[in-house]
Amino acid sequence: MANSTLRETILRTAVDHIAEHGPDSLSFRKLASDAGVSHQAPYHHFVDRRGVFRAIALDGFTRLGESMMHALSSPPAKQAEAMLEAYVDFALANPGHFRVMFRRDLCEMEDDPELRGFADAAFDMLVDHVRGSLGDGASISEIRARATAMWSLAHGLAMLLIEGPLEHKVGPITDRRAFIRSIARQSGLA
Amino acid sequence: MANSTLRETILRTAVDHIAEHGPDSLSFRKLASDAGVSHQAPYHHFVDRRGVFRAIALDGFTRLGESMMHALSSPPAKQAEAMLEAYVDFALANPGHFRVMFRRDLCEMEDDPELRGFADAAFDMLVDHVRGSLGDGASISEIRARATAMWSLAHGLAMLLIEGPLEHKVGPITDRRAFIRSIARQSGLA
DNA sequence: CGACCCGACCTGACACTGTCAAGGAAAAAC
DNA sequence: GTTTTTCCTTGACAGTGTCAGGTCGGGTCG
Repeated sequence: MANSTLRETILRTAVDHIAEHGPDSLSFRKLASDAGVSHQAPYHHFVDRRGVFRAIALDGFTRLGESMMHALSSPPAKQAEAMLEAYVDFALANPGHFRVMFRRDLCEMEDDPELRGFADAAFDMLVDHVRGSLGDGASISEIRARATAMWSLAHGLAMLLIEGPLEHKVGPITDRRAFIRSIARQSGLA
Repeated sequence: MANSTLRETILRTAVDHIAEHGPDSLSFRKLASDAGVSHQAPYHHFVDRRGVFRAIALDGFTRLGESMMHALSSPPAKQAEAMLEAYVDFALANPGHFRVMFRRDLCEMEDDPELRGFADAAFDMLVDHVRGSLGDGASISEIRARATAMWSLAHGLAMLLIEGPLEHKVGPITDRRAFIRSIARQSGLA
């Protein structure tokens, strides 16, 4: 534990725990004792237990935004698929973050402009893609519907994969890229 | 509280709490005291705190299965849309159940054949629909991909609606039926 | 009838949780 | 050199899930 800062150490171990056991069993005190400090030390870096979740969500949305921005630079023909893949890949690579980001009881966006800003940024990547792919003739409601459909598809797929039920039903997924491509093709969104 | 049984009372108030405040802050003890019994009384009806979640999930999957079975009796042309709508409607009408059903840290299916059975039953409705809609020429992998796509779309939409981010981004949804139809049309799934 | 059991509940205790309060050491600012 | 600020400490509190051990009424059975 030649740690950088206590804050980072705690965030890292918290994310690891959430990825393995979910957010509910996360103990603020255990986090502290695992880091070798007193049970009150973390309070200096996070106002609350929920402050940890907020920090994790913030980190998650920035990373997700970066991934989707990267996907936005794919050739137009493959952009939709790249978008979908970026979203799902992020979720599978960072389940600890992903679980927290979309749980309103853990981090509420309503009264948190900063968090909402980062979340909006990621969503706007999707809207940008849709606008480009539909062309100038598309109406706003059409763009919004398509963006929502893509978001829902990606989000549902990621969620079902992380929480397990999908893989349990269709069997283990060996080639994720091919799997996502087949889903995208079936859904008509890519 | 001219209660039917303590078990039902507890399940009902638990679901209500989860729908409002999420599953994490659910207190076994408070559940008991709210029902006017000692803090150990619920243990006679549920082995664990998680036993409550298990019971909720079981109830949820049976109800979801019934809703989807009902949707399966729609005319073929409208079946896919009805399926999607049934799923989303169920989630919005029973957020307390829905939140629990797909959280592996609250109720794990792996070593619970009964729970898995009810979950499988609901999914099989979807597969039945897809098989019927694609016709006899469809390959198994094609059926599976389409069913997965539909499930993901419905699940993601439900999740995003329940947890809030979607409505926050596209504004309040006045006509849910029309909204779902526009999503379904944008994805080629209905 | 009495003995017995069993389901439904209670009281008591345990370790553990998040959080308020107060302090302390050491570095930084003035 | 004194004050302030940063980072961490110990101590206490109510609230939590759960193990262990009652109590008490209603049924079964000899």
